[in-house]
Amino acid sequence: MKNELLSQVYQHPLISQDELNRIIDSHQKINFQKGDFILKEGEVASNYMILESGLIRSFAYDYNGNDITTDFLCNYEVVIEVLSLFQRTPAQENIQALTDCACWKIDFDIFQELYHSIAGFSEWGRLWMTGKLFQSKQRSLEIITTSAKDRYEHLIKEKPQVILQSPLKYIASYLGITDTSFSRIRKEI
Amino acid sequence: MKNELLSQVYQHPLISQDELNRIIDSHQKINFQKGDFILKEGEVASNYMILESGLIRSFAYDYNGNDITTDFLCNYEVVIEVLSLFQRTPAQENIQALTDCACWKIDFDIFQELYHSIAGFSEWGRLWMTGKLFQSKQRSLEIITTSAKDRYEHLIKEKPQVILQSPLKYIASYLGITDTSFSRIRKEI
DNA sequence: TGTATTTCTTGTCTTATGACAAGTTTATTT
DNA sequence: AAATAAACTTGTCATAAGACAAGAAATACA
Repeated sequence: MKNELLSQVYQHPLISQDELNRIIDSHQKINFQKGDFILKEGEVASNYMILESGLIRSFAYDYNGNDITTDFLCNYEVVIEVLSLFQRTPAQENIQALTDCACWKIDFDIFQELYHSIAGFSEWGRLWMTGKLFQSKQRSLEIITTSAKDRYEHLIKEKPQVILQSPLKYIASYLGITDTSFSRIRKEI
Repeated sequence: MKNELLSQVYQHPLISQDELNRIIDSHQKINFQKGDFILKEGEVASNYMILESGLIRSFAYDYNGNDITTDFLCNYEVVIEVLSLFQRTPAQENIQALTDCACWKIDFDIFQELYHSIAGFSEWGRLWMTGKLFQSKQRSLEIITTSAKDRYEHLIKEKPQVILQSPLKYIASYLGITDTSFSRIRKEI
């Protein structure tokens, strides 16, 4: 399972089988229980993880102290607070398990060594960041140009697990509306 | 000027003076006139640039074909369509000069060579992407949690040049509102 | 198993923003 | 400088979403 999962995640034409094995060997199993905090605002991240199973959310607080869900993560996704990990600064976001989760963890210093010794791995990393940046910009565009209802329908298609496994209030804040409005939108559909 | 500008942009503890010089030498001067397209949707980006002077915007089209400004770039910022450049795919965004602009360009293949031969440069690149990703997430959060009026006031503080040099309709779409609503918000202030 | 707490829904009223249309001002072009 | 086009403002009315409050349902807990 570990090999299969991580081989898929780290697939890249410039990474040889040998290098891939080194990368995979650097990951360790770690589990979380529903509700566990994987990273808390203010802590400095010292690793990232590949999510094998379960659902995770990241969230931040707005000016009024409201908890706003910034992302949902599921199968095969990378669980990471990029800013904290790469800048070695206190995290601005919280990361929390919404269900029991199984993950594969890699520590920052080991990652760094691989990143600088395997050209394909740093290419992989850059491509991953590229994808994340694109997603994030798409999200801004979506918030600006579509209604909350449309965004909800889009989320249902993109990540149906979220609808099944997350408390509705977290989905509402992710969509950028109150749970009251969200309840009404759900009634319409 | 070239040295001063690029030294500042590529500042990083792991980049030696020698390496910095190699990086700087790889940039060439390029100018644009007001209105010029620097990159058009569908083209594959083959370089990126550091902006010395002038104002640039990037924009995309929404489902209804409306032109939505996704970003404003000014002094010392990196002008790039990350997805197209690193994934070698057709650009999803347009990049356009809003004023006459002076830039320093670097081609992708030269960048690649530096990226893989100078450890500090790939660190620099990762940090730059990290910052961009953070900015983008902050923007989503801002759109979700604050009013158009607050976002406008924030933009005035962050990038006052934009208010002075960009047509208002581009600012309106960046803020996520119609130019009609934007006009009313401006009247209030 | 019952109690407390959290989550979710519903009602009423308010507010920010949009849609559309008409006008005004400002740029471009020749 | 006239003609045209583009950018911006203003008016009226419609709508999506918020604020607040009360109640219902689900979940946790003791």
